[in-house]
Amino acid sequence: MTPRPNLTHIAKALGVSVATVSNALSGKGRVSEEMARVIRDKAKELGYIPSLAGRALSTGRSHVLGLVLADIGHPLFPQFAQAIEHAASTAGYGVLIGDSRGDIQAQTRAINRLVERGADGIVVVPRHGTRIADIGHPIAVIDSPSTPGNTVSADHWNGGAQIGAHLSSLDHRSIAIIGLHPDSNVQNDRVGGIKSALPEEAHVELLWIDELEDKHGPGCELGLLPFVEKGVTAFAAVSDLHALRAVTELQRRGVSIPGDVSVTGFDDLIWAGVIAPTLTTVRMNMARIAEIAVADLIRQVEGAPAQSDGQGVPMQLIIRQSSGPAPSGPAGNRSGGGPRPATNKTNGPILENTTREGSDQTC
Amino acid sequence: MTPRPNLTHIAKALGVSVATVSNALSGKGRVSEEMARVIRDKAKELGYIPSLAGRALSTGRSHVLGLVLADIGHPLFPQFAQAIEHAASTAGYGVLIGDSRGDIQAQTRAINRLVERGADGIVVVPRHGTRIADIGHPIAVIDSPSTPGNTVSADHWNGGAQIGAHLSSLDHRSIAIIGLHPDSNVQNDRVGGIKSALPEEAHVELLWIDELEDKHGPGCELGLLPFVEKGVTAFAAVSDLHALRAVTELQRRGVSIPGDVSVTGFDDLIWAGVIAPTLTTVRMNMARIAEIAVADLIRQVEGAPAQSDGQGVPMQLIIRQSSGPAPSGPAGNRSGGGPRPATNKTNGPILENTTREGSDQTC
DNA sequence: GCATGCTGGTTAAACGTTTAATCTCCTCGA
DNA sequence: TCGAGGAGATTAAACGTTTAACCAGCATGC
Repeated sequence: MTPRPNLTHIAKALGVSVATVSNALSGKGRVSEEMARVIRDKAKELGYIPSLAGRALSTGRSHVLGLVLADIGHPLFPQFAQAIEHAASTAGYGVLIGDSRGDIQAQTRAINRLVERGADGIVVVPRHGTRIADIGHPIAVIDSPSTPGNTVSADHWNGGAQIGAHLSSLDHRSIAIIGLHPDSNVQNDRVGGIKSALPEEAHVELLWIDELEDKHGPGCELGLLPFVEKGVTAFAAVSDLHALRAVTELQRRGVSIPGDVSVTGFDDLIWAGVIAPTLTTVRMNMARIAEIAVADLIRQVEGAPAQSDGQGVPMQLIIRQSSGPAPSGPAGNRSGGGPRPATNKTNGPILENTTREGSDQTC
Repeated sequence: MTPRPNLTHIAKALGVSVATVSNALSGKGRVSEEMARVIRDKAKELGYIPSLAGRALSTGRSHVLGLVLADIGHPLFPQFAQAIEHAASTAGYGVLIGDSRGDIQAQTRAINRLVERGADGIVVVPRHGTRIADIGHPIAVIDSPSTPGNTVSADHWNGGAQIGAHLSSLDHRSIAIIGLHPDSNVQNDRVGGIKSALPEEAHVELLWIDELEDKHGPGCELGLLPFVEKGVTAFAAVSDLHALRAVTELQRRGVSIPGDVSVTGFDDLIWAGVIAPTLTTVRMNMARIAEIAVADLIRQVEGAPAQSDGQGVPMQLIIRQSSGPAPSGPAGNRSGGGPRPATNKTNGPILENTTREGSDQTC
């Protein structure tokens, strides 16, 4: 089998110098249009593929980006990886993954390993509560607009506000918000956003799963039934994973969704569209976020300073079956302080699955 | 800021040649033990990190592996990525990800892109029904023992058999198996395994979700209630995602799990342990699979031939709340053809969440 | 008719590593 | 005393690319 062709092969075959070939293919030096054409043709004919190693050695750029997700086990990882890979590869970069196995220390180690491996820059989705040390290398942080040093991220607050507005417009006035951990900026933003869009008179309770699990062990029930009995008509979870937990727990206790209570999530994870009832949620614009992060990274690689603190990309509300009007129970169906419009930098919500609760159609 | 130190710096600082330094650090040439020590110390002192680019150019090896998952959006991807990354990085390799966006054509393109990027070898988890063309480069295929060209994978048949044996031991005699697509070797293995461990007199039905969705649109209900009415007491899904779908659909229709029917899944996906009821499932030994795949790849990179067709790594049954004894209904509780033991190459099942159905404990 | 400047190209060095070939002592055996 | 051989180091080439510096023609302006 023949070794893969390089600049020298092309140059020899055409009787020109390697420099000319290099210039012609990169379009940089001074080469006649005619010569350039001939060279390009020959390159294609021979199936020339530039050696990244050679180029890297010469330029000092590997054209590889590192991707470090604090919690690689997170169900959102595939979406991130896919979006970053796409954005990077469009820009001519490869993506090297680094794993920190959920460990905070390991996060820094993972970043370092990638740098040592020659990554030109790193995309980090940090573990909540972590501050990324300045590594002396281009870095893009995707966390939350309220995290200092954040480069770009979804506008979680705004996403929360859309959920809040949605529930509010359905006349829910007693709402429980389910979060995992109060240290996470992302989650706090989401919670804050939800609250911000509810009328002042609304009653809000907060549940942190980590606290419950510390007490009762991982995978424990959340004990949502008492809340329902106390009049809560909607559970707004800060992630679809928790929403799922809520949905199954409630259904198991015989609570009808969305007949008795509504449940909403966050992130549009894989199961959101296939469970029964399908889940109302809010989705990040991953593609856009990845584009911005990668673009900023590449700017940095080329010498520009890091982006000033980070834009928030609007989220997209997706209304499915799990949210419906609050039951007109004892709490009354007052119509004061009606639905607030979501902040205006968002698109309208997507309405999916028009099949409503109670329809008995099979599929 | 100082440029990162290289062999020349060390050599100069010590008044020796670069070759000696290289030899000392790699332990290859002939260097006195004393000299080697001095060089290693100096290298550490200067914080020397070898340039992968230089090494790659010189040796023709990039020490990077490519990972291409046909369906990068699959919830199993994080586990794969994590395991492969760990195995590779332990062996001194980095992992470059390639995305095929679920498209079969793109799968080959993705593989090629990674090869062009200089990956020494590729790990592929192909889309069902795909045959990986010989790419002229080291490749490791993780699919199913019954796929020709498979390098290593979980023993899906055995996993199915464990599920089958488990259900059988709980006296289920009318079982519906839920799959996605009949073209997948993995799924067929799982289905076959389940059937193989059921007594001959058991009644088995097969449901393919893709066929249902073709008819009724994506995200449609599966219409499981009629099965229950016909006497089915257990639904064995070929993935936790489908199991989840079944659980929510059944619960919504007021069917109690595992009181009325049992539901089992596959893969121990993220939600399996936190939904209510927690899901009985079967888990791959990802770490082991990744190790074998990476080891084989490295052997190939070093010139050895590809592994002969692939070993199956045993799966691990995890018994949780969603499976229980068949209700002693009209079908009777015959105790003939009792529980078959699972095939003997497996460990015993893991029993989690001893809290049983009906316990009202909050968490 | 000659300095000037542009065009299209070449030469050569550089990036950091590995490795085959070579060179210099030194010791040992005959 | 001399050749052989081995230990410990050096020299130099090679990997494939980029890029600064240089050079030969050729038209231009005066």
